[in-house]
Amino acid sequence: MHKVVSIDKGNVNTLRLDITLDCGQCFRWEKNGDAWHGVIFGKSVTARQQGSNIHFDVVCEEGEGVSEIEVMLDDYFDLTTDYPAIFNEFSELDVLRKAIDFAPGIHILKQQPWEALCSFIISQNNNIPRIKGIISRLCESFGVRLPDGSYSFPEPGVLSNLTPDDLAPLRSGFRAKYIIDAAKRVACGEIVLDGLYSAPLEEAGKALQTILGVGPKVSDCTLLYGLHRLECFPLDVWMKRVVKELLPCGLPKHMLPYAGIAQQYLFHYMRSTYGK
DNA sequence: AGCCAGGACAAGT
DNA sequence: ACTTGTCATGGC
Repeated sequence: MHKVVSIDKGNVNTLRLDITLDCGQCFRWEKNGDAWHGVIFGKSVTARQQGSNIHFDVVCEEGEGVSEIEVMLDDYFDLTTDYPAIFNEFSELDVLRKAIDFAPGIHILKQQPWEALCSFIISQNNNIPRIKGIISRLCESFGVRLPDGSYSFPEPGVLSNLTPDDLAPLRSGFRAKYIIDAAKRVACGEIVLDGLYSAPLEEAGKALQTILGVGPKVSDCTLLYGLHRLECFPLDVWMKRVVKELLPCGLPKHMLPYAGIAQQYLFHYMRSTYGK
């Protein structure tokens, strides 16, 4: 049987769900009224924020304790990183300060590595609404149905035996064969995603890029959003615009350890203001 | 109709 | 080492 664990987090300091969950780093959270709903680590989560307080309802197994769920949430929403200290360093750069002031409250989520890899394979040469649709159909078709009727993200082992024809209902186009190759390589143990938390960054990137359809950008996104490698600075069409128009000299050296956070703020800023 | 979307890849210089 | 066409799909 299952139960619903309710958790109130009183001081989430910099985190703002409305921006964090809708700034292009994740694709499965949806907002209904004042409630965000998503599935993380195979659990259905509903979150409501009022100021610096967030109320979570998490659907759990009967034997699970509140403390481990709390650890999961702290981890996923990156509530232990000192964002104000990082903003303070960033603020010396004019554009970066503008980007942070424009939409403060973005945290870099710690998504599961496989979900991040698969999601950003689907993201290539694609737009965000359609990415969300494809991922939604992927989960409904091949994920596990949860007690509340939502679906988990399908495990690589489930996808590894499929063919592109099996994935046709997703309408993911040429990316179907990429998804399957990634699933095969992870499922058979050739690529150990959990090993990439501590592997040298360059080595981790090379390993990921042996997967069909994974180049530098998808690799960087996987490392940043799935393995919390904050040094990664994914360069997509929007970030190329940012670098060309707003950041011609790149980031100062002392910001490079958190380049990924800067990237997310600049990405959201550019996407929200471009041509407006 | 043509272009673009959180790119990658192969083939061609 | 750089440039170009191609790859599905859908919204504008």
